[in-house]
Amino acid sequence: MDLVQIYQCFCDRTRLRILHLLTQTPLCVCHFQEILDEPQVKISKHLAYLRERGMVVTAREQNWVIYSLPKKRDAELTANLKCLQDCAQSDATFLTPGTEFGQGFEV
Amino acid sequence: MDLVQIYQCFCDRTRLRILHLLTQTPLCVCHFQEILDEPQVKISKHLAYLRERGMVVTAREQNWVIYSLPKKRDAELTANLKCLQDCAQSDATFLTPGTEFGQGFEV
DNA sequence: TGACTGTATTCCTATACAGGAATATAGTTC
DNA sequence: GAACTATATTCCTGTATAGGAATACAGTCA
Repeated sequence: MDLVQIYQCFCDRTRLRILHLLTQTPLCVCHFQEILDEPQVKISKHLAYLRERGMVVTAREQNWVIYSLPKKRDAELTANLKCLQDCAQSDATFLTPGTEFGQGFEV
Repeated sequence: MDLVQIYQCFCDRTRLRILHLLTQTPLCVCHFQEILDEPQVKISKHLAYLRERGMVVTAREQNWVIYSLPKKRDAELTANLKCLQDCAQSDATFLTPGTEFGQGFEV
């Protein structure tokens, strides 16, 4: 994965919010829908975008598909996810009012 | 400047190379052309893109227009430029063969 | 097997760029 | 002010992708 591709994944608000959530816990599609308050298509398509580029991995768990960050990440992705977390403190993008998101999945 | 916009500026290879150079020294358009070996239009348009978004500032110096990073940067931009610099060590995007870029401008 | 839940995909439209060719503009020098 | 250098802009075309509506697909459970 090269740097430009990382930034291409980061450059959409919905994807950025998805990735930020994933730095905290794995989640299934319906949880993203609830937390981000966005329609299913939108979430699913952005997840597909990220999956195709190796930014997230999936695991089927009964009816649900659990998305998580890959366990093995190269240095560049690690560094940028860290930077994203630092920035997320202060950026309005990551305000998800009324949700202190529930329990995540253990994967 | 919000985070998404920073990543939008970062998500093109040419812009990323431009920004990386600027973390080292201010430069005029013709120097970008030489170092990056790209046509004038291309450089000029990406610089305009960055300028419109406040990622770079300009100063006229005789015939030349000198581009540099803004002196005052908010925390998010600072963090991401730092991360970019760290990553640049290992990413092929930043190999500029045959150029150990010459003297920069003092601004 | 049929109904149901959760997720993915297809089809469509609109928009944002990327990049090149040609041209315009600004400052300098003679 | 005419030629020159450095840079910006306009016009064009092609491509990527965002987002929604509708539909398809996969797994579960009665």
